Amino acid sequence: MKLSRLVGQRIKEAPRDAQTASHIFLMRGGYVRPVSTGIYSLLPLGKRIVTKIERIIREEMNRIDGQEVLMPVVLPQELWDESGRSESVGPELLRFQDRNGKPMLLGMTHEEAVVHLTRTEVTSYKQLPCMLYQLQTKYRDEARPRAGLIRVREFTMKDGYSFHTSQECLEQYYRRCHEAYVRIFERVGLANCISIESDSGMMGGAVSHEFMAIAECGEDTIFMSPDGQYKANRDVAVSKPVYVKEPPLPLEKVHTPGRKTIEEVASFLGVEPSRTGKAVFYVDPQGNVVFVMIRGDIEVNEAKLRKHLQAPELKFANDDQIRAVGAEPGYASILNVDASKVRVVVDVSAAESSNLVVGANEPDYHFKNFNFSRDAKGGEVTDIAAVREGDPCPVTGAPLRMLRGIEVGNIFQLGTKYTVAMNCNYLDQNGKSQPMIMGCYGIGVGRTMAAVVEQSHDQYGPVWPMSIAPFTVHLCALNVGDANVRREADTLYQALLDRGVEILFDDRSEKAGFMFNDADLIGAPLRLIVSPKTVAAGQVEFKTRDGKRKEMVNRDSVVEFVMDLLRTMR
RNA sequence: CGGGGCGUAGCGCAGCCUGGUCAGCGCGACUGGUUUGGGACCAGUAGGUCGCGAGUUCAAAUCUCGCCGCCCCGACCA
Repeated sequence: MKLSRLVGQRIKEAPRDAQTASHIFLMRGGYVRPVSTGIYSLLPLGKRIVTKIERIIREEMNRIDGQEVLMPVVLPQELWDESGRSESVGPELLRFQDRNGKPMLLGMTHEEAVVHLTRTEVTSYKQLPCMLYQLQTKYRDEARPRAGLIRVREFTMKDGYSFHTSQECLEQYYRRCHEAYVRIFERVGLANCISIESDSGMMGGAVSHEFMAIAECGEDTIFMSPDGQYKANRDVAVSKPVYVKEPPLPLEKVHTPGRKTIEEVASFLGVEPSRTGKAVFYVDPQGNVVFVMIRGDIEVNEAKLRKHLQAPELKFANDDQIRAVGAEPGYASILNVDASKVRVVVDVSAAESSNLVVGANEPDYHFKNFNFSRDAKGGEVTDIAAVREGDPCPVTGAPLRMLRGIEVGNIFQLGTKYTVAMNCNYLDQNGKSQPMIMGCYGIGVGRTMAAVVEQSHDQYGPVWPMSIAPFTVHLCALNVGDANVRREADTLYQALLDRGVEILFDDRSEKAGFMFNDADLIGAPLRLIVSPKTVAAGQVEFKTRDGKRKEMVNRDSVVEFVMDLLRTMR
């Protein structure tokens, strides 16, 4: 490919709305262009990268017996009525009608479609297990697309679905798929990608993992012990805090005029916030108030609370709703609150700590020496604490580190949620009909490309790994007006093309600096430079994009030199 | 959906407060010439319903109202 022919302008200045490295460089390098919020076109450079990522994914999926299929983007809503998801999924599902008024939707994931396929094609235990996957466009009407390709509305996803006759078989396959994912992310060059356990429990003991590319701009927060033994998404992370345990002292009412916040009360009484208990009030979608108590210095993790309550959405209660359950805003506690009248959820931190300062449920008064087991009238004790950086790891006790990550893939043991709802059954050895047991496995392709840039770039542009680079060799001809340079560069270009090398030849009559900057934005791992100086010396200059190597190579051996490198740098 | 910011040439911006030589600058593109090792120089050219719509006014990019789009933070996210 000659750079003079390549469609996709490199631009000198970053678009104003691009903030993250991947967004800036994918725009500046001419890899992608926005069409609408969260909707992008891929230019030739971007498409080449995506194609390479997809090839790696295909190889690894095929290696674990996956079979590639292609299901429609446009699906009839009736299929989603069967699974119940047209009810349960909100506005992120884009719905519309066809010309006959038939309700249709754009697939955001393809469980229904794959079950539709499998329930007729696969009917016997002899055909199981099997795994189908596709690389297909997904559409999600995201509330807030952001950071270029990190969070978009339309995107290509590899989604795979496995079907099994037993939980054991699913788990075994799940482990194989996990290994395949590790290989995929290694091969695409994500140096720092970890799998973390996510959300187990809500869906009846279902297990799932998220693959997180560590990056500052990531949307997910991960807690990890220094040795990596423990790692978890913030939504499910737990820590092992130390609770102050001492003999219970008698309750003592104290005057705390105008002191409403934990900071005010703690400093007024001269105690640490960790020796207080605070009350937080939520309202569930049915309008029920939930009375939450947690140690004063710890925040409530709303995701954990929602899961515990099985409530899809929670809002903070207002003062009237708080008073209605017998508490006084600013001075609230579960002391004297009847847990049979209002739902009381107590975090372990508050239940296990001794002699806490808590509200008196009347203005301007608190109590000292609250002890849950002695003073509370019931309440569900569970872990709803938000983990903080530095909290002790639940496994090792070492201070937890907080990291940000981009979720590039996830795998999930779905079970029979869809197969039961949609009658996806097989006949077992006894001729009995059984629902298939299902797993699903996703990878965001464009997001993976963006994550690689986040992890592999310098101030000038992306440093693509050999495995997914749009071109492996970038040839610059400095001063192509010079007939010798022109001839030598043309010859070298043709020789490498003939060897099947993916080479980009900058044949433009530009200044050196201009060409080098474009080359940096394109990020090919290997660079060759032909100039009047190198021609005179009978050599070609060689550099790697990562700056680790730079040397002069004899003109006659440069083709073999490059071929050797391409073989070893795979 | 809540909070904040922004819409002027392909990109980055100035002009708006104080209405009137106000359709401008830099980059990019095109033509010609000089250049050629880290985003060169000279001369010239093309490119804009100043986001859209109402209103105020002799006069609106500029003031008022409404709408739309985009970005950031939060909420939400199979």
